[in-house]
Amino acid sequence: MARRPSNDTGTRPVSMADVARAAGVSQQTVSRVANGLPNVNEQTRQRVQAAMQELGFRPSYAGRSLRDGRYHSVGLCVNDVTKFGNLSMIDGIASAAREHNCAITLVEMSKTEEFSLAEATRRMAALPVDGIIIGMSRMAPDFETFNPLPGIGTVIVTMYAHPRVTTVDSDHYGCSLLLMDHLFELGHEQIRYIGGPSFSVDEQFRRAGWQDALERKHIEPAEPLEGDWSANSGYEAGRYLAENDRTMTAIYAANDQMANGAIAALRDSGLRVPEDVSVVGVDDSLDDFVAHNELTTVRFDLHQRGREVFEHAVPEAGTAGKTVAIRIPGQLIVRHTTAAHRV
Amino acid sequence: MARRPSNDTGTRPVSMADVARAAGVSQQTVSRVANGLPNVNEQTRQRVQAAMQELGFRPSYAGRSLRDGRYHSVGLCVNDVTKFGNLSMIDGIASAAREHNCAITLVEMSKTEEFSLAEATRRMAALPVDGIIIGMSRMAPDFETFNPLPGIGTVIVTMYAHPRVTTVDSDHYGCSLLLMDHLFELGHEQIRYIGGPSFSVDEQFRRAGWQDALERKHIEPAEPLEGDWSANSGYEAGRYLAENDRTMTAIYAANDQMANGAIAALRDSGLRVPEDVSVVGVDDSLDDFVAHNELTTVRFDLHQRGREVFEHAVPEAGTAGKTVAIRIPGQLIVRHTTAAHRV
DNA sequence: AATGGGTATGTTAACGTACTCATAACACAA
DNA sequence: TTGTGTTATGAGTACGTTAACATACCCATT
Repeated sequence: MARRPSNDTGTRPVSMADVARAAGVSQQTVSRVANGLPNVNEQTRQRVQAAMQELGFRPSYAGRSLRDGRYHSVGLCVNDVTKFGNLSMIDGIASAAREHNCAITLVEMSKTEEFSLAEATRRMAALPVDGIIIGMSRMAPDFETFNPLPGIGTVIVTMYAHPRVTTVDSDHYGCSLLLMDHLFELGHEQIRYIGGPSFSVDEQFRRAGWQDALERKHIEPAEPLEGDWSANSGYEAGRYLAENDRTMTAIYAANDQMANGAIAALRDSGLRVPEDVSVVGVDDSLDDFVAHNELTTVRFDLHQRGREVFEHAVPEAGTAGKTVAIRIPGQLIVRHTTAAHRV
Repeated sequence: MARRPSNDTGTRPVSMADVARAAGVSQQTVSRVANGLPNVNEQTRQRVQAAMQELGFRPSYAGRSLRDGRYHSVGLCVNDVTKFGNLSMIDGIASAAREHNCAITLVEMSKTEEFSLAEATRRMAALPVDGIIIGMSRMAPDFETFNPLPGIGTVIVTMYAHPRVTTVDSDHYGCSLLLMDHLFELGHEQIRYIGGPSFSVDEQFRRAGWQDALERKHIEPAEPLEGDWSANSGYEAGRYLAENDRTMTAIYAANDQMANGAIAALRDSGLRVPEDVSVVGVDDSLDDFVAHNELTTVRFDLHQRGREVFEHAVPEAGTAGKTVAIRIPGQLIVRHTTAAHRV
């Protein structure tokens, strides 16, 4: 590891001491000017600022952090930046972080392999972070046994509750109930389910909500189908259902992309949406990609989730954290892919 | 700013000195154990590791950085995390950063207002970063006059070249030439353009490519239309063209989302794609959202761009940077929304 | 027994910052 | 003149780490 030269001839960054020497004041006075403290003679201040400008002074983050014991950054660990769930998490947290004048230190773990919470924590803890946020979009192998590092706020974004760690997530179970109630009110009972990959935590809870809603009404759930969140997988599932299930009157696809694919498949099979089959999705993510988006869906307040996550990871002094499990409800958006079941 | 208590009764983080005291060794030995250096007696090593475990030691990033003069993180400044261009930038850079065992320090500036490069640089420079990357998706007011901070690598992701800063981007001009050549080969000449918002740098270059390609063939470009990148804006533009331009045989939409909207509009207007009108887009972004994506488009290698960006922002020792302007070519993906123009 | 070379460990210094305290200069009232 | 308070500035210190150097010990070879 190359070391910077410690004399003035090299390319070592400019420190307050360098500025002080140039301006003929003490290092402490430079500190005062840099931080805009009041008790500095106007003339001195200008001389120091000129020296800063001249030398290209930039305050050392390391020195400041070492002194203050704070980093003004929150660590975020995800497996794949581009997945809708993770992306919206980053967006929400970025917005909350900005409100607190805080940066985000982002680490992307393996896109494909699962990772342990212990490993993620260890890795994040070596970075300049005041709190740690881990996106657990698939079940970690050590979730049950995991112990958060003492002395640093830790939040896991997931639907599973944990006895020793605060977890926050959109309510991926409740969204199913919202949609199912909507379909029940329209008279539907034979409601098929197209889910995401079964290792996905979101999938597990959305599916559980679908199943519980049916069972609560004493309807036997038909076999759920498994997609991969993509429109193509939704298309295939929709095609299969159109050709094999004459009793189905509605489809619940676990995200909008698959719902969009399913709608295309139904129409290709000669079925009308919503007249013959109603379709619902989750996420409200189609607007940018599809003209005249008509899909009934659930929208989550991702910014609120970001705020909750952030504020539990970096608690204000005094708000020191009891372990909680926060579920942020979604909002039903009724558009035109659902209609009353005609008896 | 609350200060940590410096005695052992408080909640000050555990330092190497604390571990050393507990294990009855010097602090330097703890450092050796923490860094896995060889010259430590096995028995001592175990005693130290036990003490670390016991006390919950986590190495101080600030102390280490102050000592090393490196942060092992690269700063990334964007205006809106969720925009396709920025998202793909984050993804590409995250992947390159991981290869270098490096984190990303992400700062989101205002989503809507423009920001100056000087402001972005000042803000990033106060963070733990070994290099600065700024996504300039719209022209910064101080682009011409901007001077990068000496002593820290700076890269701007944009198509504009700069005399004092390395800029890297996907070739948003060249992609237009690829698409136009493809359409020319199919016999199209009346090629209308649906662009993004005119403040967008990507838009400016994609549009310039379209215009230059036509003028090179001595074809007078018809008035370009302006959308907002969304499928709905593409739909509106497509509808307008279908109703008002009988001579048009092809549409170049500046991204896939608008292209998708335009196709829907053409079909709603009774025109067939590609038999009556060919349509092309850019980005290859539809796959997840649309089943049976048939759009002819250009795909960019975003990971390569990420690598280029990263490696110019954090140059290896010795590769010290001359200012360059790197344009990474896209790849034409021919699907089924383009066909030969029937005379 | 003396020398030399390896191994394990300790000591010192430096990185840049900002808090605390001390000091100096000055104004003003008693 | 002396005392009191205000303002500007400097000196000293601690934050946690690691490179460089120093020491102490053991074992093998002269």
